Amino acid sequence: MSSSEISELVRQRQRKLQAIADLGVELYPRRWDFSHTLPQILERYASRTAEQLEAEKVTVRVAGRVMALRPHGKAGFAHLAGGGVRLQIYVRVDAVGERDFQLYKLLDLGDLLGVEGYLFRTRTGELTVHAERLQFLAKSLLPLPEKWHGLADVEIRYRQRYLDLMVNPEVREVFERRARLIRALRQFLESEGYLEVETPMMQPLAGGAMARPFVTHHNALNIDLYLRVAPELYLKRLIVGGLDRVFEINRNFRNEGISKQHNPEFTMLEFYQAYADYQDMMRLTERLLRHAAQAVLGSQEFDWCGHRLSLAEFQRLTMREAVIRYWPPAAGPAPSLGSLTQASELDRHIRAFNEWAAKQPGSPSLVNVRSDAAPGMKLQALFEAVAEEHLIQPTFVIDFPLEVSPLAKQKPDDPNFVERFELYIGGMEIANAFSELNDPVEQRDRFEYQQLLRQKGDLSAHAIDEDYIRALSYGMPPTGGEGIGIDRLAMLFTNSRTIRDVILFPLLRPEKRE
RNA sequence: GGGCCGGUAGCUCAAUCGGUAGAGCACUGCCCUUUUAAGGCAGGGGUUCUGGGUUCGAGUCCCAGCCGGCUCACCA
Repeated sequence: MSSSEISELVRQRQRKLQAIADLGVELYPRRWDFSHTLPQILERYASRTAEQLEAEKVTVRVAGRVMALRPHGKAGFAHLAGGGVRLQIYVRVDAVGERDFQLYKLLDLGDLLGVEGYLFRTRTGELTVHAERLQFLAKSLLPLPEKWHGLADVEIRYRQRYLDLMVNPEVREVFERRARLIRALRQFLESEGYLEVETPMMQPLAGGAMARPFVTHHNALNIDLYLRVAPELYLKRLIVGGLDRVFEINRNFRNEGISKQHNPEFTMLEFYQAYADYQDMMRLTERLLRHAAQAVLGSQEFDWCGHRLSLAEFQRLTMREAVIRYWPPAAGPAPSLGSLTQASELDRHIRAFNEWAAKQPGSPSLVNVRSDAAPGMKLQALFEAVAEEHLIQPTFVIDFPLEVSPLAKQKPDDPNFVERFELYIGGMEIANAFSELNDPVEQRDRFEYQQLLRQKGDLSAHAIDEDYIRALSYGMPPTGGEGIGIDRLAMLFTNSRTIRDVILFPLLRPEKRE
């Protein structure tokens, strides 16, 4: 920053910083030996009466960021913020001395301050520290956003999350809840005998999901590596190795669009359980989510974006049933179960739906799928356009088409479908799970089919992973596996309408600076 | 990447049909020893996102660009 760019407000604060130095005060001291955090003060003393406090004369040392200043001649008040709460201090010249009172008068909103004094209640009853000593801790050279509208500009909120956290208290609560959620998931899985592991984020092949990867380069080995799109294939290698229950909570990276439900890097919980199938995983998921909701919210029910969601019941629908149930009557007669497996019938349904959707106000989702795509892909595309947004209460969508599920085991009675489910809550896909395919010969066929799609230009088609086939060839037990999108779950538990509100630093285009 | 909407003081927002850029908070000075959106008096602060254009005159109209939001495409 050149001096000509420094605003008058900053210059004023620099002058005050110099004035503080002129008082003989250290500007950036090393430490402050506090006796209580601000939340501890409130916890322990909020219930004390004025008389009790006067009798006890509790001496405390606290610290916080100055968020309000109300000087009154030779005395004054301030509010310190810290730990998500505020505590008032009262400073009077005859209690702190001339030098510390001069310091008080030089404070700006945003400065960091330590205070030693005793607790009392003001005339209006507010628990307050009667200061006997002030310790300047750091200067805020830049002015804070406004005190009661807070910071509303979403771009600044995401780019300068530190400001957002300072002035918008509910933001802190969101990330505290997110942390409680992850802790609850971890606790639950550990109590079920799962081992937490970490697998590569940089992979020579980007496998385990149908998604476009980021590419990076390792100089010493002179090889390109992919940032992982999923840990799946590594976790199942561990199942082969005899780690019968494993989980990982970590970042995935997908080089695709950004939306209210998508950030290029996002946190995924994946877990695998030997000797289990997708039905077991459904039951486990219900228990896991109820446990998490109880731990984070203290309830199975919560509000989310105008809906009252309940984890008491998890509906089960096949993908085809979901299409039929949510088919808009105005688009013509609903498809039949049988018609949703035949390419020509599917094309007819897609045309009918798109014609209907194009006439709707706004711009509703259209089914967008290549005309030469496999029937299973068309069914999935139709499902997403027709049904997804209606799946507000928890719903397991089961029986996915074979063609879109290269790593899942076929249903014994219908080889066109696999033992797979996705869990939808709030119209969002929250979880994806299946009975893991463990036949190495069949797995090779599936990979080869994906290779065909890739050659036809589908950049998200799955790559062939020879070592994974080798691992399966040593024998993998029947296994249930699942991935849960932590960010989306955090959205549900924090009543957030965009994924950016539950990611501290969501990806934005970099700021242009001269 | 497409469509729609937006960008004005540090922050939150106004500005009529194209006619002198405003308010609240924040800030500066003075007064004030229990206030809390403290109060009283007096002040300062603007490249209206950037660059072009139209016009006697542009925050306002036109074009291009930058950044963001919503949405579609893509995807979880």
